[in-house]
Amino acid sequence: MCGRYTVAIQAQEAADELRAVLTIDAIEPRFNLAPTEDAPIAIEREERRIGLARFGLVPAESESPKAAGARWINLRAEGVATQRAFAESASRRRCLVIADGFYEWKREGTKKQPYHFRPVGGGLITFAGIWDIWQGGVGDETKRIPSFAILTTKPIAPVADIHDRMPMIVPPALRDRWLSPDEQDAREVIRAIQRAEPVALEAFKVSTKVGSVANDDPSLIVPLDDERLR
DNA sequence: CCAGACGTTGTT
DNA sequence: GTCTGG
DNA sequence: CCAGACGTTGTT
DNA sequence: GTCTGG
Repeated sequence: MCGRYTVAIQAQEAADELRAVLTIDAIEPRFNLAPTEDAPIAIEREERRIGLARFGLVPAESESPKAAGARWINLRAEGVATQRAFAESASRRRCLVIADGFYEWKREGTKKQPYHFRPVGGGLITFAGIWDIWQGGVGDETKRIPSFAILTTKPIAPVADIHDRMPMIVPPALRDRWLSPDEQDAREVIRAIQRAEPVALEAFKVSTKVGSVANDDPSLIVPLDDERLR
């Protein structure tokens, strides 16, 4: 599963790599991005844009963002396209979640050991996501809250040693297809991603400080030892 | 996702 | 033990 | 026809 | 938004 991740890349770098237009000035470097916080995503409408949305899907028909809470931070890629509450988003509102790594916790008895995963060689990775806009309030109090969920899938090495789910990573070659509004059958693209050569990852054991969302600095991704999972 | 807060009753 | 907040 | 439910994840 | 129940 994926409830915490990192994104510390230049906005312009992301825009160039994704061939997207920026609607934000910068991407704030984050080393412990958590549910309910705003995060950069790329979507495609008339043009491809990078903007901010809340991590944790708030379906449009939700009573409130508070009611949705952090319930839908992740959705199983296997079923999302056919579940009635999410099918519409999966078909027409897919997004790329911009990141450079993610955390998973390994349960060792009563202890929980966090690991940081990142692409070998570093750089940008994109998670498959779906998004929606929740609107509420009346008159001048009206609010418009974009939000997203990260799709999850069965883990590949080295995640499989640590946890039994992982975020679905869209390889660079399939990003266009994932975002394309013309591709309305989400199942097809998901299958294509799962057939594709996976993005190679490496991982290191990191400090349990990452557990607390109050901590958010580069020390969180510093390896605790030399052991490098691949 | 994890961490941390929450938690009663009656009475004045 | 469960809910809430980030 | 309308109203109301639906929908996650993980873990044991 | 879509499906199900009545």
